[in-house]
Amino acid sequence: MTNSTRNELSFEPDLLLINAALVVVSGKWRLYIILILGEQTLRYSQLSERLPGVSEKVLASELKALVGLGVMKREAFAEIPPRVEYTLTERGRLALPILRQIQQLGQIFN
Amino acid sequence: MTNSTRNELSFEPDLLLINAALVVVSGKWRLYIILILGEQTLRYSQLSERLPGVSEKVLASELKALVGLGVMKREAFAEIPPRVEYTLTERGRLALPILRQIQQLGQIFN
DNA sequence: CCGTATCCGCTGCGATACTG
DNA sequence: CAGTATCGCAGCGGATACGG
Repeated sequence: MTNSTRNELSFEPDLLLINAALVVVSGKWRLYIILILGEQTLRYSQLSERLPGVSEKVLASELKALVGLGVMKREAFAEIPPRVEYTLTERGRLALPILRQIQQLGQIFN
Repeated sequence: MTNSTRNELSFEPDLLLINAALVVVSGKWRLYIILILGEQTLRYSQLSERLPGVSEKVLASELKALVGLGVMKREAFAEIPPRVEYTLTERGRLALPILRQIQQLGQIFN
């Protein structure tokens, strides 16, 4: 776009962007939870099964946070027994390719 | 590649890879520090200038951690006054494109 | 100039038990 | 089934002062 006065190969990374991204990814389980969900729709219990090692409290609070961040959406059905389904939002699906690349990062530093 | 027996769109993310990646990126400043350095070689004081808000202790310990992780390397020159330079390793440069994409992630969730 | 030494508050993460 | 409630601790990140 505008031909800036920037001199050479140095570009200033935007701290705000970085922090916004880190919020989505950070924490021991957040990224893992998103990748497990992927393009599927899963119930709470299904997520729980596929996330061994994540305690109930942590899973519940992480899911709530991710919903709040607009990564995934939560649908509750007023049935007996109760059913709650989680699905990535459009933003979440948009982010998926990048999130999968973060795994590749792990391969570089294994 | 090999036609696997996997049924549909679900693939299992590798938790170990994810954690290896998160170590490089996590923390309030680690990713920012790497992106600031980029392809340049910078002295400690130059890094410090470009990282307003990062305390000396945190910067020093983060740099040490990043060197330990193999992201960047540290060269100390026995001069007066002392000079220390930081440069990304090959792994670090390899990781750069992905790290920059993480910023893009921030744009999705701004 | 380039760090280390101390001290310390906050919150991320976990175990366990309980509820609509 | 799908979560809260409660308790607890370890470690990150920060302020400040000092050292080779």
